[in-house]
Amino acid sequence: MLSKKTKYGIKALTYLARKEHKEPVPIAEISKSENISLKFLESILLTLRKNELLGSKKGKGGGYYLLKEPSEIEMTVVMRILEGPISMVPCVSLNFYKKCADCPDENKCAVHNLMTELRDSSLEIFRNTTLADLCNC
Amino acid sequence: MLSKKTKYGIKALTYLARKEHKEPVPIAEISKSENISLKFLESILLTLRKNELLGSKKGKGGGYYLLKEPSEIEMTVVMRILEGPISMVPCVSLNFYKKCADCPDENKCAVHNLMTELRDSSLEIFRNTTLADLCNC
DNA sequence: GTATATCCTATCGATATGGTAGGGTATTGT
DNA sequence: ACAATACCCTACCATATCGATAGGATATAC
Repeated sequence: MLSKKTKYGIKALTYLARKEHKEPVPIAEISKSENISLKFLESILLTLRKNELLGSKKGKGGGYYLLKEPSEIEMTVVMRILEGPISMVPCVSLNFYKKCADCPDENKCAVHNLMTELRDSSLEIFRNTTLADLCNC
Repeated sequence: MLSKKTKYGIKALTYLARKEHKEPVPIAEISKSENISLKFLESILLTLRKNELLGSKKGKGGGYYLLKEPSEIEMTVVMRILEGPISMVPCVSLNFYKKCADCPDENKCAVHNLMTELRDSSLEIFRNTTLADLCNC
């Protein structure tokens, strides 16, 4: 299951991407428009900022804004920040690899091989989809 | 993340599929061979039986066995029984559909469209992979 | 009837999730 | 200067799920 954190994060990012101008957008505006709990959204945007996807400006007229062009933001990056590993098992993960305790030989493991295939296809989708693509909906 | 339930379930199924003969295999044998907690595996095989993937025989010489040929068991079926929906959000699910409360228009929802694409690619993999394929590892 | 093995229910600790609360800090407009 | 704005951070909590365990009931082979 996709966490609401990721869901809301993507929605917020597309909201920002749809804005023409580059002026900061306050959290409350996104929260109202996308029906997201203000405080929860606050924490999500914070992690996006810490991972250098968003910039922020304090004080009156402040808010959040994208640091890159929407077409330059791959969904692989977004997913890894918000949702974690792309793959469904650690023994298949590229960025979060961890060996299975119970499995003697990965190459002969049915689960491992099935999940590798799945990861590859997911990865291809996320790599070929940018924030700009998601805005044309 | 893939649940251990699903992971163990797939491992157990491939174990059964690798057996030439069609005689019942006791839980304990699978449990030892695949390093799976006996009682946990017990509950997993039970749900696989209730969903008509496995047959069982009680008493001495009893155990579990496949009801179909490995080449006739699609991974879509296995995944839906053990892991639930293939898609990562209910609003995209074919078999477990549920509308999002917050989303006014699915067709204009970035998350919805991204996840639809993801579901389709996952589905294609699971549909084109049978238990027989997983045994050749 | 006894050993074997499935079947079923209940429980439990650990962890993650989604959300809330409250205040601190920095910046801005006036 | 100062109050308003809006980000920043920590802590907490209710709920749900997960992985696992325990104990016994039921059916079968011999």
